[in-house]
Amino acid sequence: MVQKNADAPARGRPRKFDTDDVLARARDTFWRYGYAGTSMDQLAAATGLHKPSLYGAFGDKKQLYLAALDNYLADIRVDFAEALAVPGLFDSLDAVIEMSIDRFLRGAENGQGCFMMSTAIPECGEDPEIARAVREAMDMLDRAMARRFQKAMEGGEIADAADPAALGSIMVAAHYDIAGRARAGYALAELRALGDRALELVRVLAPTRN
Amino acid sequence: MVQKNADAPARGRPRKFDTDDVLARARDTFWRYGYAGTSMDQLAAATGLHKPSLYGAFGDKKQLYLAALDNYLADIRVDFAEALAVPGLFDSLDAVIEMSIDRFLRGAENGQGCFMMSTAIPECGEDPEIARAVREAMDMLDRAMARRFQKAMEGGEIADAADPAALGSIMVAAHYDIAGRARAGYALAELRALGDRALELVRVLAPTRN
DNA sequence: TTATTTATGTACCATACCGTATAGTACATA
DNA sequence: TATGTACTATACGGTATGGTACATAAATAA
Repeated sequence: MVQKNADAPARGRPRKFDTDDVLARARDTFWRYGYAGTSMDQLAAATGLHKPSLYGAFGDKKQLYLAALDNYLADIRVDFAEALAVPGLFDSLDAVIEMSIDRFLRGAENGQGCFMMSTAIPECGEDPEIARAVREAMDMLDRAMARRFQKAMEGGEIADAADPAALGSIMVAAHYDIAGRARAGYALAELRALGDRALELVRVLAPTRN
Repeated sequence: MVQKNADAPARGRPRKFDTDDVLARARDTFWRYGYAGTSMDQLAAATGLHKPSLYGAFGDKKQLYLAALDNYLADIRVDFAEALAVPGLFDSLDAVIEMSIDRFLRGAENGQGCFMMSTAIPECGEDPEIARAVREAMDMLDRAMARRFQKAMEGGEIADAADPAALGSIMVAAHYDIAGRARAGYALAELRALGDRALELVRVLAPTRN
């Protein structure tokens, strides 16, 4: 993306802004208003840059959005990795739910819900590039979740015959369910109840399955 | 909304278009491009009406959208009611999944995914009226699903101690999961596999729970 | 110094947007 | 026939849109 080789001495006039910072602000703006609902003027105002700087740094609106999406996915990937690295399986799943809900409600009024669901999903109707990015992100979450159950199986935490992918799908489906409801304005307690319900399902199923 | 009292003899020149028909076409256009991504000119072209007629009949863009959302929700409510009316619990749940997937993939290229998720969810960030409509629709689905399990419990199909709401949440979460993936371009077989997985979960849980 | 490179601001362009005004027409009741 | 309503068709108004030209500023390279 943006060439930022630390060793390359930077030829011309240096940037006055930090790319990640700008990206984060742009992401929050898209988050709130959606992709089509966000104008470049809004983005310029939100980032503090002038439009030519935005265009110079990112190309056009869609490329800026894709960069913001990448930024979001990279962030959430880290969050998931951390939560899934928690030792006990159920502590780990609990951390996942907690992290998701926290992310979906972050900033109270601005940027509720899941960035991907709220801004990328609608665009999938007409933009195959965005659709592909969404599928990849979803696949990645599926795999990460299944791996966690696999690990728990290998570690003897759950029955040997358990199906890691099926168990993972409970968590993933709950994740998207909670994401949508967070956007629609459901209260924290309601979201948490949904998460607890999913955890309970896993708890009942994991050791007994076949 | 649109005054269409059948008993009122309709004073002036009658409408040449059918409101539901126009609404369905508008809905499909919103479905494909999203709310913010759809212009009134597109809607006029899609419905065959001229803009003044659209404004005259529906008010403005947002009211037209809300009418289209109502139209969609009414349709899907009927579909759910039919599927949930199928006698056997598991036949009924199977019908629900089948119906959802069919709806999400209907029209191949146009209008993939769930209309509400693809067009209303993004707007929830800034529009409390739409957010409320989404919450109501979600609540309704929750209740309808729980009622079906309740009925199965009372009919002796599943264990008496089962939690209808918890079982329902499996189906509902799977529904939203499938909705998002349909929009992102997952293949029919993949969606069906997710549905089957949810059904299997219910099958394992329903009779054994507590 | 001077040239080169890149970023920054201001102003701007062409187009698209939502919504409406206008002007005439068709169909109903009174 | 008179009147009220809703249609068709076109054009427009004011603004917002995505994107850019242009002059200037700040850094490095020669």
